[in-house]
Amino acid sequence: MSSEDQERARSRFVEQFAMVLNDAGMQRMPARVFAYVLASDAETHTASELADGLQVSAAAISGAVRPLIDMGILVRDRVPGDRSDHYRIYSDDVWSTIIGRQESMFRHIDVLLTNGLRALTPGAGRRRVGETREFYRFLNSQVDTLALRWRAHQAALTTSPEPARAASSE
Amino acid sequence: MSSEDQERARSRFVEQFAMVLNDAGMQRMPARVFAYVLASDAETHTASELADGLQVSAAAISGAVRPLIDMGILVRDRVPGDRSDHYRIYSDDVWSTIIGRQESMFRHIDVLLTNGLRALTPGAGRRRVGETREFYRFLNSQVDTLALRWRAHQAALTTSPEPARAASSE
DNA sequence: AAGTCAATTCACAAAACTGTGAAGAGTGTG
DNA sequence: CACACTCTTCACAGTTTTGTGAATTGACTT
Repeated sequence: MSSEDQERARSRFVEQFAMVLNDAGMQRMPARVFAYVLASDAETHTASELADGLQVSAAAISGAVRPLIDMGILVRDRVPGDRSDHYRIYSDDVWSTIIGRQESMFRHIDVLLTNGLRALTPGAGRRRVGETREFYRFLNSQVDTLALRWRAHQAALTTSPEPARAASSE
Repeated sequence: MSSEDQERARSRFVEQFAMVLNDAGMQRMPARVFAYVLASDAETHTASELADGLQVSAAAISGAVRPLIDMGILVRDRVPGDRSDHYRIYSDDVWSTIIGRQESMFRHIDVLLTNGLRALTPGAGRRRVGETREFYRFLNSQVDTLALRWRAHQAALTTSPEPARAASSE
């Protein structure tokens, strides 16, 4: 397989995975940037590398990178003697980071549902809203322990490598 | 508090919660319909009730209701002697239903990531994609048991009612 | 079988979003 | 201190999405 083919394959994967993230609620450009950084071998990327690799303008990169930084997924590094920003994935354990950032969303939802309960009069609707709040609280508690369980799961994997499943082109 | 005030409060809540669902990836109109049905006291709703309550045309309701039915959240009932459709929440335990519908998404993601792994050459990017697949598989396994745990949690609550927390306007 | 009412489909208008090019701001270099 | 280079901001154009009104389809009633 030629090197160009390999890059094409990588790019196709990046676009597909970005689409998945997009469907899951992430904006298109942030999703593309994230997928690109995730699937690239380089540890850091300049804005122009990203613009080049994703075939968009520098302006689009600038806009896409901000939310990713806000989310704590990317960090911006500055290298002395180089005017360009260098972006890299914040933690080697990206997914733990992402799990951890859900807190404020749950807080917001809880406030909203609690206010709803205060405003609604007794009845079936109010009962369902109460159940909804209970569900989100339950979900929150589950997510709290998810990062822990994920790290434990990873540790277990590295100790005893995974048994082959599906495509084992390892 | 007047009855109109109460309805206004309910409507405000419906719109806010629909926004939350919207942010979580649900389309605007399906989210509004779902929030409306959830928070209303009536057990069933005709299309025109929904159109009236949400201030949109019948056409918009028609479009919004289909995905909800596909998702298995709403069902359409037909009452003899009445030409209109009656929509209601499929299960008294909505959230279990919603959790259960995630399967096909995970299957799709797994295929995509597996193909990605096949196409990528060894390196840091491929390693991260492998970790991503492992993460989604982990998440899938967690979601599988989530509905079970949620029902257990509910059962525990009804046995020993929840200790007051935040706004306990019960 | 004809009539009546409700749901759906379709073409279209309005609104929101996305990414661009150009201009401007900030920062480090010679 | 002026230059060089990069990032950012902004107004805009193209595209997509969203909801409407009108016409069609479908179903129950008499």
